[in-house]
Order: sequence, then structure tokens, then C-alpha cells
Amino acid sequence: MSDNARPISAADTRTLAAVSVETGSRQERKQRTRQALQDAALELLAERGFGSLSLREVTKKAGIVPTAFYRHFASMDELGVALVEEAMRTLRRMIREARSDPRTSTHMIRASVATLYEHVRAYEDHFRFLTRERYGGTGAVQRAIATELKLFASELAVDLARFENLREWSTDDLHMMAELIVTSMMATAVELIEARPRDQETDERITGTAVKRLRLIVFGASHWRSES
Amino acid sequence: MSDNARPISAADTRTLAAVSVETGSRQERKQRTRQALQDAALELLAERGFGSLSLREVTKKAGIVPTAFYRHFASMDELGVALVEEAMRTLRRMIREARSDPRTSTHMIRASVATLYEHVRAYEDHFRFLTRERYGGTGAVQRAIATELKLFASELAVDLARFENLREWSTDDLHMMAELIVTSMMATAVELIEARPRDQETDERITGTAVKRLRLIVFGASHWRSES
DNA sequence: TGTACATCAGTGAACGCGCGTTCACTGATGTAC
DNA sequence: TGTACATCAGTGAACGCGCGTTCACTGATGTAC
Repeated sequence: MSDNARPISAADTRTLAAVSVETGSRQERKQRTRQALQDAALELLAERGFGSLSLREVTKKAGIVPTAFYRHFASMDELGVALVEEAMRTLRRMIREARSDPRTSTHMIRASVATLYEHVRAYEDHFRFLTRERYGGTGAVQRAIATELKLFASELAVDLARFENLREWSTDDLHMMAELIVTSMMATAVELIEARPRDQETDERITGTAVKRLRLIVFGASHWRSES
Repeated sequence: MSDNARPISAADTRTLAAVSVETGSRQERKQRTRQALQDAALELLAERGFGSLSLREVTKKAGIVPTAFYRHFASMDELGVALVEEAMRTLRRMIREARSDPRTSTHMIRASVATLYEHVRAYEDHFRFLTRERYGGTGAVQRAIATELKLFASELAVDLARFENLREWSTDDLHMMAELIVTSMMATAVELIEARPRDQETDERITGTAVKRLRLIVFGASHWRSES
């Protein structure tokens, strides 16, 4: 090799890390195992709820011995909290992207559904976790998800207030509408995750319905006069 | 006693049954134990998902020995199916009641929300089970609930087709709208179950929002022209 | 650069516990005569 | 009505298993000099 004498650099180490799992600093390796535990749990969650997952099952899937679990989390509950945070990061990234370019409502709806679609397909495990534990979960996990979705709805209500057609709506009514939109979007996420068969046609039918549903809410609302 | 000589009749037996649990025919007792198992499971489901319930836990709460469970169900899964059927009966009874008196849409919405409210409060365990397992459950239970809700949406679509304002809507669009209404109603049920604090004011806020939400969908829709 | 020591992610044996399920049983209820 | 037998909901002992958690350990990585 021509670069035989070149000293080993940090760049080489990073390249090696992509090939073998046995590289990196102790800190990096620990982080990798921690992520492996979270990934294992998310995979197992495709079948059952978080509440019926066992510590031994998760460590087995992650490829470590049960007792090593405690080097990363004090309990399964703590792992649950880490999963909520991880999935929430995905959700927030999606929301930021959807909010980033303000357009006319027609294009905004299409663009929002497209963004949702891409994120659900790219992070299916995260969305399945969120929709599953939103109603089926235990205390802390369930509440964390509900809080985050409420926050999202509040941000959305602010966006809605900017629309010409919704100028006269009260804050409460905008909130109600925003929550309806969020609920619809979550329902669309569930439909995409449960989609059978898994083909383009089914996906298009689901996203098509999602767009119509949102149009019904947003356009319908702009023509409707509340009794207040 | 004056009626000392009166022979023991079936009516006496029924009266006694209301006082002591140790009465009734063998068949009646068996049925009562079976119901006790279902009730015990429903109570435990207030805290956690059905998937994390144990057979021993349920029998303990029901007041029988674990092995007696098999006199009533072949497995916990079979108990789950029985719970779906029981909760579904409550849901169908509610739907029948809500559909029974057709009026103008304003009154219909108010009446429907009132019916939902009363049923949720009267059968909280059933609705918690349905909303919890709708997304969080395992295969059979989850699918049974989804099927039933789809059926409800189809019936609702037929009702919607009768409205003057929705005459021109396509079958698909009416279906979409009906599913949106069902999703909204289920969301309202969850809000009622999770309502804190538990007072009249909170309940009125929730049902008030539910009414507005449905009006937004139904009235909004009637003024909206689809692109189709 | 080389050596001596500290750190700590992962190991493996062991524990007591609740689990689902089997089995032979008990004794009250139901049925046939 | 009384007797003899059948049925079967509920019992209690026992099983092997996977569970969460403890503990002393190993050996590679990191640090100080």
C-alpha cells in the first residue's frame, strides 16, 4: 500500500467502528450497548406492550448478560423513559420540519401529510411505541406522551391563528381544532403502521384519506360560524 | 312468624341469591364465578395492560384458587376475548340508543354526546379496556376492537347520507367523515376516563369540547365542496 | 515510550419468587328410580 | 319422599421455568508518572 507509513488517525478509528463492533473508546462502546438495549426493546414492542417486556428478554436480544443491564439503567421503567425521550425527539424533529415552510393551507396539508408519511416509515418503531403507549401504557410513560402531544397542539393552534379564514375564531376554538388535527394525524400514523398489504397503493389510499380529512377540518372550519 | 308454613318457592331462592353468594343452581353459581373473573380482570386493567395480567392475579382478585380458572376459560387469551365481547355489548347498546331517535343534526350531536357521557361513566371499565387495547393490545383483541369500530363507522355513514347538506357527498367521503367522528368520540371517552379532577365542571368542559368538535366536522363538512 | 495501578462494562453463579399447568381429591348439587 | 349414583366447581400439592436482583469476578481500557 502507498500510504503504509501514514499514522493511525481518529478518522481511521471511525472507519473501523463501522466494520467491527469492538472498536471505539470505552465511553463510545457503552453508548452503543445502551442504544442496543433501546433498539431491542423497541423491536420487541412491535408485538406487545412495554408493560409485558422483561429485563432478561431485552438483554438477550441486545446480546448482553442480564446483569449488565444495570450498567445502563436502574430499572425497566428508566429504560421506558429513555424510549419516550428518543421517540419524542423523532416526533419533534418531524414537527419542526412540517412547520418550517409556511404556505397556503392546501399545500401545507399536503406537505404535512407527506412529512408525517416519511417519518412514520423511517421511524416506524418510534411511532408504534408512541401510539401503543399513548393509551395502553403505564403512568409516567403515558403522561409524558400526552404532555408532548398537547404541546404540539398548542404550537399548531398558533399557526392556525395566522390563517385569514380563522381570524375570528377564539383561542379555545383554535385549540379544539388543533387537538382534532393532532388526533387525526396520530390516527393516520396508526393506519400506516398497521397497513396491510404493505404496498404503494395502500399507502396512497391512507395518505389520501388523511389529506381529505384534514381538508374537511381546516376548510370546513373556515366556512363555519361558531355559535359563540 | 305468620307465614311459617308457606312452602319455599323459586321467588324465595331468588331473594336469597341477592343476599348471599352461596345460592342459586350450580349453573347460576358457575356463571357468577365466570363474571367475577371478568370483573376482576377489568378492575386490574385500570392500572396496566391486559398483556401484563397474570392468571394467578386474576383468580386471587376473583376469590378462587388458580386452578379453578380452567373451569371457565382455557387460557387468559380466552378471557380476553370474553372481555372484548362484554365491552362490545356495552358499546353496541350505546350506539343503538344514540341512533334510535333521529332529529336535526344539532340535537343529534348533543344527544349523542350525552349518550356517550352516560355510558362512559356507567361502564368506565369497559371503555377503558376498549381504548387501552385498541392500540396497545395484542393481535386478536386489537383486531376485534378495530373491526367493531369500523362497523360502527359504516352504520354512521349510512345515517350521515340522510342529511340534506351531505346529499352530494360520495360514499367514500361519507365513510371518511364517519371514521373521523368515531375517532373523535373515542378521544372524548379517553378524556372522560382520564378526567382530573373528577367534578361536574371538568365533565362539562370535556363534553362541551366534544360537541363543538362534532359540529365543526358535521356543519363544516356540509358547507365544504370536495374537489372530486 | 514503558510500567504500575485504577476504572468499569460485561460475566456467571446463585437466590427466592410468582408464574402457568398437571393431577388426584372433595363435597355439594343434580338426576334416576 | 328417600336412596343411590353421577356430575362437576372448586381445592391443594407439586412441577419446572423465567423472572429481577445480589454478588464477587475478569480483563480490556484509561491514567499517572
